Amino acid sequence: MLKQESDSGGGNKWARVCDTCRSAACTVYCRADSAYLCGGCDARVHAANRVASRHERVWVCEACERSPAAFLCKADAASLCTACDADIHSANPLARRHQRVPILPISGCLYGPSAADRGGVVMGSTGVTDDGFMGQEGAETIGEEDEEEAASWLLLNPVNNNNNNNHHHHHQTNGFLFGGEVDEYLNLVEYNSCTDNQFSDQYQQQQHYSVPRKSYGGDSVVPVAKDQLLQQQQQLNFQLGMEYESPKTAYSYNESVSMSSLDAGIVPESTMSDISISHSGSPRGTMDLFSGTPNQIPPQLSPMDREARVLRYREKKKNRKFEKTIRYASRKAYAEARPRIKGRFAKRAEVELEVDRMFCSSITAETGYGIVPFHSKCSDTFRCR
DNA sequence: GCTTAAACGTTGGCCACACTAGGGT
DNA sequence: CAACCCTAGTGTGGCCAACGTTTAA
Repeated sequence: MLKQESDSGGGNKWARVCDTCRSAACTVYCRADSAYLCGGCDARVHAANRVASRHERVWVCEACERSPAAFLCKADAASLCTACDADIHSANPLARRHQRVPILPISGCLYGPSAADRGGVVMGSTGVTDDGFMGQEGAETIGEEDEEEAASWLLLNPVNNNNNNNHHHHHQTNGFLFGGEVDEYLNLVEYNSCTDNQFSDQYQQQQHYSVPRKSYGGDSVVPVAKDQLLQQQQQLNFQLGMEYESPKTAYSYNESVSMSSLDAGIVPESTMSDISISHSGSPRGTMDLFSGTPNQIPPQLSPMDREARVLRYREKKKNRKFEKTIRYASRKAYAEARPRIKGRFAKRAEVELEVDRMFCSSITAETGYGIVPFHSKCSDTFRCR
Protein backbone atom coordinates (compact mmCIF):
# COMPACT_ATOMS: atom_id res chain seq x y z
CA MET A 1 0.00 0.00 0.00
CA LEU A 2 2.52 2.49 1.07
CA LYS A 3 6.12 2.35 0.42
CA GLN A 4 8.15 1.69 3.40
CA GLU A 5 10.37 4.55 4.17
CA SER A 6 13.71 3.93 2.69
CA ASP A 7 15.17 7.30 3.07
CA SER A 8 16.40 7.32 6.56
CA GLY A 9 18.29 10.44 5.76
CA GLY A 10 21.09 9.80 8.14
CA GLY A 11 20.52 9.58 11.85
CA ASN A 12 16.94 9.33 12.75
CA LYS A 13 15.99 12.39 14.65
CA TRP A 14 12.38 11.35 14.74
CA ALA A 15 10.23 13.83 13.00
CA ARG A 16 11.16 14.15 9.38
CA VAL A 17 11.30 17.72 8.26
CA CYS A 18 9.11 19.05 5.53
CA ASP A 19 10.66 18.56 2.12
CA THR A 20 9.51 21.98 1.09
CA CYS A 21 10.18 24.36 3.90
CA ARG A 22 12.81 22.24 5.62
CA SER A 23 11.83 23.69 8.93
CA ALA A 24 8.64 22.18 10.21
CA ALA A 25 8.03 18.54 10.86
CA CYS A 26 6.21 16.79 8.10
CA THR A 27 2.72 15.59 8.75
CA VAL A 28 1.65 14.13 5.45
CA TYR A 29 3.25 12.25 2.64
CA CYS A 30 2.18 13.09 -0.88
CA ARG A 31 2.42 10.09 -3.12
CA ALA A 32 2.20 12.04 -6.32
CA ASP A 33 5.03 14.29 -5.34
CA SER A 34 6.87 11.67 -3.33
CA ALA A 35 7.29 14.39 -0.79
CA TYR A 36 6.87 14.78 2.91
CA LEU A 37 5.11 17.98 3.75
CA CYS A 38 4.20 19.90 6.85
CA GLY A 39 0.68 21.12 7.24
CA GLY A 40 1.38 24.55 5.97
CA CYS A 41 3.25 23.45 2.91
CA ASP A 42 0.71 20.81 2.22
CA ALA A 43 -2.00 23.40 2.31
CA ARG A 44 -0.05 25.70 0.07
CA VAL A 45 1.03 23.12 -2.44
CA HIS A 46 -2.17 21.22 -2.73
CA ALA A 47 -4.46 24.17 -2.71
CA ALA A 48 -2.65 25.68 -5.65
CA ASN A 49 -4.79 24.06 -8.29
CA ARG A 50 -7.28 21.32 -8.79
CA VAL A 51 -4.78 18.84 -10.02
CA ALA A 52 -2.61 19.31 -7.03
CA SER A 53 -5.55 19.11 -4.74
CA ARG A 54 -6.23 15.63 -6.02
CA HIS A 55 -2.93 14.33 -4.90
CA GLU A 56 -3.39 11.46 -2.57
CA ARG A 57 -1.66 11.93 0.70
CA VAL A 58 -1.37 9.92 3.83
CA TRP A 59 -0.47 10.86 7.34
CA VAL A 60 3.01 10.32 8.46
CA CYS A 61 3.51 7.54 10.97
CA GLU A 62 2.78 8.82 14.39
CA ALA A 63 5.38 6.70 16.04
CA CYS A 64 8.48 7.23 13.96
CA GLU A 65 7.24 10.33 12.19
CA ARG A 66 9.34 9.39 9.29
CA SER A 67 7.34 7.03 7.17
CA PRO A 68 3.93 7.18 5.58
CA ALA A 69 1.30 5.66 7.76
CA ALA A 70 -0.09 2.43 6.48
CA PHE A 71 -2.35 1.40 9.28
CA LEU A 72 -4.65 3.07 11.67
CA CYS A 73 -4.69 1.53 15.10
CA LYS A 74 -8.09 2.25 16.46
CA ALA A 75 -7.27 1.27 19.98
CA ASP A 76 -4.38 3.65 20.15
CA ALA A 77 -5.94 6.01 17.67
CA ALA A 78 -2.65 6.21 15.96
CA SER A 79 -1.55 6.11 12.38
CA LEU A 80 1.41 3.87 11.98
CA CYS A 81 3.72 2.78 9.25
CA THR A 82 4.05 -0.90 8.64
CA ALA A 83 7.25 -1.22 10.58
CA CYS A 84 6.04 0.64 13.63
CA ASP A 85 2.71 -1.07 13.49
CA ALA A 86 4.38 -4.42 13.48
CA ASP A 87 6.73 -3.52 16.26
CA ILE A 88 4.14 -1.97 18.46
CA HIS A 89 1.48 -4.54 17.99
CA SER A 90 3.65 -7.52 18.34
CA ALA A 91 5.09 -6.43 21.64
CA ASN A 92 2.49 -7.75 24.01
CA PRO A 93 -0.83 -9.57 24.01
CA LEU A 94 -2.88 -6.50 24.60
CA ALA A 95 -1.27 -4.66 21.78
CA ARG A 96 -1.80 -7.61 19.52
CA ARG A 97 -5.48 -7.29 19.97
CA HIS A 98 -5.66 -3.73 18.80
CA GLN A 99 -7.87 -3.29 15.86
CA ARG A 100 -6.14 -1.76 12.91
CA VAL A 101 -7.38 -0.71 9.57
CA PRO A 102 -5.56 0.48 6.51
CA ILE A 103 -5.04 4.17 6.25
CA LEU A 104 -7.28 5.90 3.82
CA PRO A 105 -5.45 8.10 1.40
CA ILE A 106 -6.30 11.71 1.76
CA SER A 107 -7.27 13.62 -1.28
CA GLY A 108 -8.67 16.99 -1.95
CA CYS A 109 -7.78 20.27 -0.46
CA LEU A 110 -7.27 19.96 3.21
CA TYR A 111 -7.17 23.57 3.99
CA GLY A 112 -8.89 26.77 3.29
CA PRO A 113 -12.45 27.73 2.61
CA SER A 114 -12.73 25.68 -0.50
CA ALA A 115 -12.05 22.65 1.48
CA ALA A 116 -14.66 23.55 3.98
CA ASP A 117 -17.24 23.63 1.29
CA ARG A 118 -16.52 20.17 0.23
CA GLY A 119 -18.40 18.10 2.61
CA GLY A 120 -17.54 14.74 1.26
CA VAL A 121 -13.89 15.24 0.73
CA VAL A 122 -11.57 13.54 3.02
CA MET A 123 -10.32 16.15 5.26
CA GLY A 124 -6.95 16.34 6.75
CA SER A 125 -6.04 17.59 10.10
CA THR A 126 -2.47 18.42 10.04
CA GLY A 127 -3.63 21.85 10.80
CA VAL A 128 -0.75 24.24 10.71
CA THR A 129 -3.25 26.94 10.26
CA ASP A 130 -4.23 30.06 11.97
CA ASP A 131 -6.77 28.51 14.16
CA GLY A 132 -4.69 25.50 14.72
CA PHE A 133 -7.07 22.98 13.38
CA MET A 134 -9.01 22.83 10.24
CA GLY A 135 -9.39 19.46 8.86
CA GLN A 136 -11.36 16.49 9.62
CA GLU A 137 -11.03 13.01 8.60
CA GLY A 138 -12.67 10.44 6.54
CA ALA A 139 -14.50 10.05 3.33
CA GLU A 140 -17.61 10.04 5.40
CA THR A 141 -19.56 13.07 6.31
CA ILE A 142 -18.77 14.17 9.77
CA GLY A 143 -21.28 15.69 12.07
CA GLU A 144 -20.78 18.98 13.70
CA GLU A 145 -20.41 17.48 17.11
CA ASP A 146 -17.76 15.20 15.83
CA GLU A 147 -16.02 18.09 14.27
CA GLU A 148 -15.90 19.79 17.58
CA GLU A 149 -14.39 16.80 19.19
CA ALA A 150 -12.11 16.40 16.28
CA ALA A 151 -10.95 19.92 16.75
CA SER A 152 -9.93 19.26 20.27
CA TRP A 153 -8.04 16.24 19.18
CA LEU A 154 -6.46 18.03 16.35
CA LEU A 155 -4.93 20.30 18.81
CA LEU A 156 -3.54 17.34 20.50
CA ASN A 157 -2.26 15.56 17.49
CA PRO A 158 -3.34 15.88 13.94
CA VAL A 159 -2.90 12.33 13.06
CA ASN A 160 -4.49 11.12 16.15
CA ASN A 161 -7.43 13.19 15.58
CA ASN A 162 -7.80 11.78 12.27
CA ASN A 163 -8.17 8.51 13.93
CA ASN A 164 -10.32 9.65 16.68
CA ASN A 165 -12.94 10.85 14.39
CA ASN A 166 -13.39 7.31 13.52
CA HIS A 167 -14.44 6.65 17.01
CA HIS A 168 -17.66 8.34 16.42
CA HIS A 169 -18.18 6.95 13.05
CA HIS A 170 -17.49 3.46 14.03
CA HIS A 171 -14.98 2.72 11.41
CA GLN A 172 -13.11 4.06 8.56
CA THR A 173 -14.52 3.28 5.23
CA ASN A 174 -11.83 1.15 3.90
CA GLY A 175 -11.81 -2.42 4.88
CA PHE A 176 -9.30 -4.44 6.72
CA LEU A 177 -6.25 -5.82 5.21
CA PHE A 178 -4.41 -7.95 7.54
CA GLY A 179 -2.87 -11.11 6.46
CA GLY A 180 0.05 -13.30 6.95
CA GLU A 181 1.12 -13.22 10.52
CA VAL A 182 -1.43 -10.71 11.49
CA ASP A 183 -3.48 -13.08 13.52
CA GLU A 184 -0.82 -13.14 16.06
CA TYR A 185 -1.69 -9.74 17.26
CA LEU A 186 -4.85 -8.84 15.56
CA ASN A 187 -7.73 -7.89 17.70
CA LEU A 188 -10.53 -9.71 16.08
CA VAL A 189 -12.80 -8.99 18.90
CA GLU A 190 -12.47 -5.32 18.42
CA TYR A 191 -12.99 -5.80 14.80
CA ASN A 192 -16.22 -7.46 15.59
CA SER A 193 -17.33 -4.72 17.83
CA CYS A 194 -16.51 -2.23 15.20
CA THR A 195 -18.23 -3.94 12.39
CA ASP A 196 -21.29 -4.47 14.43
CA ASN A 197 -21.42 -0.84 15.29
CA GLN A 198 -22.21 -1.94 18.70
CA PHE A 199 -19.90 0.57 20.17
CA SER A 200 -19.01 3.85 18.77
CA ASP A 201 -15.60 4.01 20.18
CA GLN A 202 -12.83 1.56 19.94
CA TYR A 203 -11.44 2.69 23.15
CA GLN A 204 -14.51 1.42 24.73
CA GLN A 205 -13.91 -1.77 22.95
CA GLN A 206 -10.47 -1.90 24.26
CA GLN A 207 -11.70 -1.28 27.72
CA HIS A 208 -14.28 -3.85 27.22
CA TYR A 209 -12.36 -6.63 25.73
CA SER A 210 -8.71 -6.25 26.03
CA VAL A 211 -8.20 -8.01 29.28
CA PRO A 212 -10.58 -10.87 29.35
CA ARG A 213 -8.88 -12.93 26.74
CA LYS A 214 -6.67 -13.77 29.58
CA SER A 215 -8.57 -16.28 31.55
CA TYR A 216 -9.65 -14.95 34.83
CA GLY A 217 -11.09 -17.18 37.36
CA GLY A 218 -13.84 -15.01 38.66
CA ASP A 219 -14.68 -12.12 36.45
CA SER A 220 -16.42 -12.88 33.29
CA VAL A 221 -17.06 -10.94 30.19
CA VAL A 222 -19.39 -10.95 27.32
CA PRO A 223 -18.42 -13.82 25.07
CA VAL A 224 -17.44 -13.18 21.51
CA ALA A 225 -17.88 -15.25 18.43
CA LYS A 226 -14.23 -15.41 17.71
CA ASP A 227 -14.24 -17.99 14.99
CA GLN A 228 -16.76 -16.11 13.00
CA LEU A 229 -14.69 -13.03 13.27
CA LEU A 230 -11.65 -14.85 12.16
CA GLN A 231 -13.41 -15.98 9.05
CA GLN A 232 -14.57 -12.50 8.26
CA GLN A 233 -11.13 -11.22 8.78
CA GLN A 234 -9.60 -13.78 6.54
CA GLN A 235 -12.11 -13.07 3.87
CA LEU A 236 -11.24 -9.45 3.94
CA ASN A 237 -7.60 -10.22 3.91
CA PHE A 238 -8.04 -12.30 0.88
CA GLN A 239 -10.17 -9.81 -0.94
CA LEU A 240 -7.77 -7.03 -0.37
CA GLY A 241 -4.79 -9.14 -1.12
CA MET A 242 -2.85 -7.38 1.49
CA GLU A 243 0.20 -8.64 3.12
CA TYR A 244 1.41 -7.63 6.40
CA GLU A 245 4.60 -8.58 8.01
CA SER A 246 5.29 -8.60 11.64
CA PRO A 247 8.86 -8.29 12.60
CA LYS A 248 9.42 -10.03 15.84
CA THR A 249 11.93 -7.57 17.00
CA ALA A 250 10.89 -5.40 19.84
CA TYR A 251 12.95 -2.39 20.63
CA SER A 252 13.16 -0.88 23.98
CA TYR A 253 11.46 2.20 22.74
CA ASN A 254 8.67 0.26 21.24
CA GLU A 255 8.19 -1.54 24.43
CA SER A 256 6.81 1.56 25.96
CA VAL A 257 5.06 2.79 22.94
CA SER A 258 3.32 -0.46 22.43
CA MET A 259 1.61 -0.37 25.72
CA SER A 260 -2.05 -0.61 25.36
CA SER A 261 -4.27 2.26 26.24
CA LEU A 262 -4.97 0.54 29.45
CA ASP A 263 -1.38 0.33 30.32
CA ALA A 264 -0.87 3.97 29.68
CA GLY A 265 -2.86 4.80 32.71
CA ILE A 266 -0.29 3.39 35.05
CA VAL A 267 2.42 5.64 33.87
CA PRO A 268 3.30 7.87 36.72
CA GLU A 269 2.24 11.39 36.14
CA SER A 270 5.53 12.66 37.35
CA THR A 271 7.35 10.76 34.72
CA MET A 272 5.47 12.34 31.96
CA SER A 273 5.50 15.79 33.29
CA ASP A 274 9.17 15.57 33.96
CA ILE A 275 9.82 14.57 30.48
CA SER A 276 7.59 17.23 29.14
CA ILE A 277 9.29 19.92 31.09
CA SER A 278 12.65 18.91 29.87
CA HIS A 279 11.62 19.52 26.36
CA SER A 280 11.85 23.04 25.15
CA GLY A 281 9.12 23.11 22.57
CA SER A 282 6.13 21.98 24.44
CA PRO A 283 5.00 18.70 23.06
CA ARG A 284 1.61 18.41 21.62
CA GLY A 285 -0.87 17.25 24.12
CA THR A 286 -3.15 18.43 26.77
CA MET A 287 -1.02 21.35 27.64
CA ASP A 288 -0.90 22.44 24.10
CA LEU A 289 -4.58 22.97 24.13
CA PHE A 290 -3.84 26.07 26.09
CA SER A 291 -0.55 27.00 24.65
CA GLY A 292 -1.84 28.89 21.69
CA THR A 293 0.50 27.13 19.37
CA PRO A 294 -1.24 23.97 18.51
CA ASN A 295 0.06 21.61 15.94
CA GLN A 296 3.48 22.97 16.17
CA ILE A 297 5.49 19.86 15.98
CA PRO A 298 8.92 20.20 17.36
CA PRO A 299 11.34 19.80 14.54
CA GLN A 300 13.25 17.18 16.37
CA LEU A 301 12.22 14.98 19.19
CA SER A 302 14.35 12.87 21.37
CA PRO A 303 13.16 9.36 22.10
CA MET A 304 12.17 10.48 25.54
CA ASP A 305 10.18 13.36 24.18
CA ARG A 306 8.52 11.15 21.74
CA GLU A 307 7.68 8.65 24.37
CA ALA A 308 6.31 11.31 26.63
CA ARG A 309 4.12 12.57 23.88
CA VAL A 310 2.75 9.17 23.17
CA LEU A 311 2.13 8.47 26.80
CA ARG A 312 0.42 11.72 27.43
CA TYR A 313 -1.68 11.32 24.39
CA ARG A 314 -2.76 7.91 25.49
CA GLU A 315 -3.52 9.08 28.94
CA LYS A 316 -5.75 11.74 27.59
CA LYS A 317 -7.41 9.28 25.33
CA LYS A 318 -7.90 7.05 28.28
CA ASN A 319 -9.68 9.80 30.13
CA ARG A 320 -12.16 10.37 27.41
CA LYS A 321 -15.67 9.79 28.55
CA PHE A 322 -17.93 7.62 26.55
CA GLU A 323 -20.70 5.33 27.34
CA LYS A 324 -20.07 3.25 30.31
CA THR A 325 -18.69 -0.12 29.54
CA ILE A 326 -18.66 -3.16 31.67
CA ARG A 327 -15.48 -5.12 31.59
CA TYR A 328 -16.38 -7.58 34.22
CA ALA A 329 -19.91 -8.81 34.31
CA SER A 330 -19.37 -10.52 37.59
CA ARG A 331 -18.28 -7.33 39.22
CA LYS A 332 -21.31 -5.62 37.87
CA ALA A 333 -23.43 -8.32 39.38
CA TYR A 334 -21.70 -7.98 42.67
CA ALA A 335 -22.10 -4.24 42.61
CA GLU A 336 -25.75 -4.49 41.82
CA ALA A 337 -26.29 -6.95 44.59
CA ARG A 338 -24.24 -5.00 47.04
CA PRO A 339 -26.13 -3.23 49.77
CA ARG A 340 -26.16 0.52 49.63
CA ILE A 341 -26.90 3.43 51.79
CA LYS A 342 -27.74 6.55 49.83
CA GLY A 343 -26.12 5.07 46.79
CA ARG A 344 -22.90 4.24 48.49
CA PHE A 345 -21.79 0.75 49.08
CA ALA A 346 -22.38 -0.18 52.63
CA LYS A 347 -21.05 -2.85 54.86
CA ARG A 348 -23.38 -5.71 55.10
CA ALA A 349 -23.59 -5.66 58.84
CA GLU A 350 -24.15 -1.96 58.74
CA VAL A 351 -26.91 -2.33 56.25
CA GLU A 352 -28.55 -5.05 58.14
CA LEU A 353 -28.50 -2.83 61.13
CA GLU A 354 -29.89 0.00 59.12
CA VAL A 355 -32.59 -2.14 57.67
CA ASP A 356 -33.48 -3.50 61.00
CA ARG A 357 -33.75 -0.08 62.37
CA MET A 358 -35.45 1.75 59.55
CA PHE A 359 -37.74 -0.80 58.13
CA CYS A 360 -38.25 -3.76 60.27
CA SER A 361 -39.03 -1.97 63.41
CA SER A 362 -41.38 0.56 61.94
CA ILE A 363 -42.92 -1.07 58.94
CA THR A 364 -43.26 -4.41 60.54
CA ALA A 365 -45.09 -2.82 63.32
CA GLU A 366 -47.44 -1.15 60.88
CA THR A 367 -48.03 -3.92 58.43
CA GLY A 368 -47.16 -7.01 60.27
CA TYR A 369 -44.97 -8.25 57.43
CA GLY A 370 -41.34 -8.96 58.12
CA ILE A 371 -39.41 -8.92 54.84
CA VAL A 372 -38.47 -5.53 53.47
CA PRO A 373 -35.86 -5.77 50.73
CA PHE A 374 -35.57 -2.28 49.32
CA HIS A 375 -33.28 -3.58 46.63
CA SER A 376 -34.80 -6.44 44.82
CA LYS A 377 -31.48 -7.80 43.64
CA CYS A 378 -29.97 -8.07 47.02
CA SER A 379 -32.83 -9.30 49.01
CA ASP A 380 -30.60 -11.76 50.75
CA THR A 381 -28.82 -9.08 52.59
CA PHE A 382 -31.90 -7.16 53.41
CA ARG A 383 -34.03 -9.74 54.94
CA CYS A 384 -35.28 -8.69 58.25
CA ARG A 385 -34.87 -11.16 60.95
C1' DG B 1 -31.34 44.79 27.26
C1' DC B 2 -29.61 43.65 31.85
C1' DT B 3 -29.71 41.38 36.32
C1' DT B 4 -31.08 37.92 39.46
C1' DA B 5 -32.96 33.68 40.95
C1' DA B 6 -34.80 29.32 40.04
C1' DA B 7 -34.84 25.22 37.43
C1' DC B 8 -32.47 21.96 35.05
C1' DG B 9 -28.54 19.20 33.46
C1' DT B 10 -23.86 17.37 33.99
C1' DT B 11 -19.95 15.58 36.36
C1' DG B 12 -17.18 13.34 39.62
C1' DG B 13 -16.56 11.39 44.22
C1' DC B 14 -17.81 8.19 47.59
C1' DC B 15 -18.61 3.70 49.43
C1' DA B 16 -17.72 -2.06 50.22
C1' DC B 17 -16.11 -5.96 48.50
C1' DA B 18 -14.90 -9.73 45.14
C1' DC B 19 -11.14 -10.61 42.65
C1' DT B 20 -6.35 -10.46 40.55
C1' DA B 21 -1.41 -9.60 40.38
C1' DG B 22 2.72 -9.70 42.42
C1' DG B 23 5.97 -10.19 46.08
C1' DG B 24 7.56 -12.79 49.99
C1' DT B 25 8.13 -17.10 52.52
C1' DC C 1 10.35 -24.62 41.41
C1' DA C 2 5.74 -25.10 43.33
C1' DA C 3 2.58 -23.91 46.78
C1' DC C 4 0.82 -20.85 49.91
C1' DC C 5 -0.04 -16.42 52.16
C1' DC C 6 -0.42 -11.57 52.26
C1' DT C 7 -1.01 -6.98 50.45
C1' DA C 8 -2.15 -3.52 47.13
C1' DG C 9 -4.83 -2.32 43.43
C1' DT C 10 -8.98 -2.57 40.39
C1' DG C 11 -13.73 -2.39 39.03
C1' DT C 12 -18.52 -2.07 39.89
C1' DG C 13 -23.51 1.00 40.55
C1' DG C 14 -26.50 4.38 42.87
C1' DC C 15 -26.73 8.52 45.17
C1' DC C 16 -25.56 13.18 45.99
C1' DA C 17 -23.02 17.52 46.17
C1' DA C 18 -20.97 20.77 43.38
C1' DC C 19 -20.90 22.84 39.55
C1' DG C 20 -22.44 24.83 34.87
C1' DT C 21 -26.15 26.10 31.78
C1' DT C 22 -30.68 27.55 30.58
C1' DT C 23 -34.98 29.75 31.47
C1' DA C 24 -38.17 32.81 33.68
C1' DA C 25 -39.23 36.91 36.23
